[in-house]
Amino acid sequence: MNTPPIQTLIILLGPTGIGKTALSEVIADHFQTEIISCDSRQLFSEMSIGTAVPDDQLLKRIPHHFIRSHSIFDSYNAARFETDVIDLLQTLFAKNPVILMTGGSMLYIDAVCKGIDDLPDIDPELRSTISERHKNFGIDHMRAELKLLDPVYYREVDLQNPVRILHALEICYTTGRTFSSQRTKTVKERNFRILKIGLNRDRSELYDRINQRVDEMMQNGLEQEARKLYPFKHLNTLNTVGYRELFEYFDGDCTLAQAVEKIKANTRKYARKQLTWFRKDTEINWFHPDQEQEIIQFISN
RNA sequence: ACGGGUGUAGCUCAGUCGGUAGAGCACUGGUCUCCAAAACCAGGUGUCGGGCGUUCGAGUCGCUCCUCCCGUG
Repeated sequence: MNTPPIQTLIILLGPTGIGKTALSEVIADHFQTEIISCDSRQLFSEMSIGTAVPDDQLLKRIPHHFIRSHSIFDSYNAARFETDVIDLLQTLFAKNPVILMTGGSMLYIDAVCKGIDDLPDIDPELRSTISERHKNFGIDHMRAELKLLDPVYYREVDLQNPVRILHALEICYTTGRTFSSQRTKTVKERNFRILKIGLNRDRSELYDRINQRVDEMMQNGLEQEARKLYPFKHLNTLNTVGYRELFEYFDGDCTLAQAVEKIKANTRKYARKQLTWFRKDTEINWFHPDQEQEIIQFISN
């Protein structure tokens, strides 16, 4: 068996529902390695059905990392993921020169590959204070505040997008410095090789798989899982496809059937968004999920 | 069979006095260095059921055929 010359992180990526999990099992078996999940929602132990976590048999047979490892009451973000994965990789590479990371969280993948600027976590109290101000005084007020505190970023940012404006303000208030001065966008050098494998297939086929998987999630008890989380629906982590639509149903804003249709539509939309992001990444080597042998051969060369 | 209604974008529907059709969702594309399965931006994709007629001009008016629905038989 050929193995790549140096320590290699294989990244298996693609839109939701494309077939990453099945292929990750094949690749992990072939290289006798472990799997790092790169999924910003499979992290949370309370959200298993709606995030299509691999089944227990697979999780038992092949060690997986960052699956059900955190609670929805913990705060987590891409920067933490970068730190955690880079730390873990040092341990894993000591045992095996090839490690597989699989998932579709675009920002998290980039954080691992290129690094992310070192910015502080935001204190929840400050976050809610700023969010309240936005609610009470409106977006124009927040824009004016940003223009005053960080005129450079004010000129760059999408002024239509409250989330961007509010986050910049959070950083300004937390650090006492402008957000723009801390946004260096420096690409970090990694001491291992990165091999990106992208999966894609016909759009209609992908949509069929997505629709079918949502039906399966419902059969597997997604409604009950969401019902348990309903009391915490205000948490940002639960502003997630598959859960927020069911919360609308619990609120009486739509029927169950309508909620399921919305989950399907929003999942398709998410898949498109992922493809838009991945499309511009020239490092990705694209394959059809059925090309198992070709992919393994490609990795081995 | 007769009477009434209906037919416009993939779906649900709007369309004034006759002036070559528009909204939501779907769909498609894009932005994005940290709450990212989030947030934001852009794009109308059409044999107006078919045909004939009136008119300078018909989604709109008339006739006719067809579809589906309701009622009566």
